[in-house]
Amino acid sequence: MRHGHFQDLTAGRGKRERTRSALLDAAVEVVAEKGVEAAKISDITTAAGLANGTFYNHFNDKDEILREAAYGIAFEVVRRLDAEMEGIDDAAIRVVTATTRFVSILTAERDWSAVLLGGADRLPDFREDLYRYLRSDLERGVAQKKFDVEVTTFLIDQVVALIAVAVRAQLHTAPDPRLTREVCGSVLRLLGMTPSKAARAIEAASRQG
Amino acid sequence: MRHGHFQDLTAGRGKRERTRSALLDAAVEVVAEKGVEAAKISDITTAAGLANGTFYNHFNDKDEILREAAYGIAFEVVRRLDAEMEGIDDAAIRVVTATTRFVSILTAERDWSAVLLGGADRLPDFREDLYRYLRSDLERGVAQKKFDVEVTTFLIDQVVALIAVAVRAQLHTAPDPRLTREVCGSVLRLLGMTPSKAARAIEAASRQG
DNA sequence: CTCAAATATGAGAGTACTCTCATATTTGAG
DNA sequence: CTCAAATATGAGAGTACTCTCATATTTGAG
Repeated sequence: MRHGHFQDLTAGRGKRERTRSALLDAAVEVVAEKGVEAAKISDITTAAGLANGTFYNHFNDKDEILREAAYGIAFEVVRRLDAEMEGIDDAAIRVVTATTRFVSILTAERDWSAVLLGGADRLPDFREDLYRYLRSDLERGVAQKKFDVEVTTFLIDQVVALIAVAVRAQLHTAPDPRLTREVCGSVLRLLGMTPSKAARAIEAASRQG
Repeated sequence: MRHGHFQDLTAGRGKRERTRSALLDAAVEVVAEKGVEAAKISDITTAAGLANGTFYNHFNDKDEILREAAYGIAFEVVRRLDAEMEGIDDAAIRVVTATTRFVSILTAERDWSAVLLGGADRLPDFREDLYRYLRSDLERGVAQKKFDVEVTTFLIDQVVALIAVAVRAQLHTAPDPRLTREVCGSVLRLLGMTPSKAARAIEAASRQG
C-alpha cells in the first residue's frame, strides 16, 4: 500500500477515517494503473492491504468511492491553483497561468490525471464549479477586450478539451513544458486572440510567473 | 433487430457474411445505447436476434467485434468524405469542409459516434491513417501560408479533440449547424489564422459547399 | 487496565456474465 | 430434390467478480 493524499489528510484521526483514506488512496492508485472500468473493488482492497468486506463498511460501490476520490482530488487541485491565481488581473495571463499550473500539478501527481479524466462525467457538480470558474475568467477577458468570443458552455467544452489533450500527452511520458506552453497558445487563439497577441501574452505570463 | 450499414454491405451474400453483419450492426446499436464497457456480448446477440453461441462462430471477443465495427464505420466515413473533398485546393476550405461534413455524417448516423469516440484507442492503425490525412491538409495550409503553426502530432491531437467536442455536443441533442461552424472557426484559429481570416474562410467554404 | 462499541475479517452465497461443444437446423451445389 | 457441409443453437460449465453477515479483532473512553 502506497501512502497518498487522502491518508495525509486524515493522519492522526480515528481508525474509521484512516481506513477510509487508505481505500481512497488505493482507488486512485488502481485507477491510474488499470483504468476506471478495469479497476475492481477487490483490486482496491488488495492495494490497500485490507480485507474485501472492509470496502463495504465505507462505500456502497465503486462509483461512490471514485466520485469521492475525484472530488477530493479536484478540491485539492483547485486549492493549489487558487493560491497562485490571486492578484493576477489580466485575463489572458490568468488563463495561461491556470492552464500551466493545472497541467503541472497533474503531471507532478501523476495518478490524479486518470481519476480526473475518467471521472469527469461522474462529477456533474464539480464540472459545474469548474465551468463557472473558467467562465468568469473568460468573461473577464471579453470585458478587457482581450478575448473576442461569445462565452458559451460549448466554448468552455473546447477549452477544457484542449487542456485535457495536454494532460493526456504527458500522462505516459516525462513532462514537457513546451507542450503545455503550446496548448496555452492554442487556448488563447481559440478565445479569439490573434496569434501574435497570444504569443505575447504567454511571454508576459512566463515573466510574471 | 434493426437493419444497419453492415447488413447493407452484405445483402444477398452467403449466410455467414450476413450473420456476421447482423452481429456488427447489433454491436453498433448496443454500444450507442449502453457505451463500450457496458455492452455485453449477450446484449449483442440478443439485439441481433441470434443465439449466444453464434457470436463465437464469428468473433473471438468483444474487442474484436468492436474493432471491426469501428474500422468499417471509419472506412465508410472516409469514403463519403473523400468524395466531397475532391478538387478543393485551399487548405482552409479543405479543413472547414472536412470538419463540417465529418460532423454532419456522424450526427446523421447517430450510432456511429459512440463507436468511433469509444473505439479511438482500439484502432491505432486507423488513427494513423486519420492523422496522415489531416497532416497532409495542415501541411498544405502551411505551404499556402494560410496556417502558421508547426505541424506536430500534438497539434493534430488538439484539432481532433476540438472536432470531438462538436460531435459529442450534438450526440444527445438535435444537430445544430452553428456549433459545427463555431468549431470550424476554433480549428482555424488553433492553426494560427487570425480570427478575421478564419471567419472569412468559413464564409468562403459555405459559399463553395 | 477494562470492556463496550466500533471496526475489520473472510468464507461463501449470489450474480452476471463468457465461452464451449454436442446437437439441431439450414444452406446451396449438384 | 438431396445431402454433405456449413452454420446456428442453447444448455451448462467455468470465471470473475460483488455483496453479506456471523465472527474476530481493535480501539479508545473511562
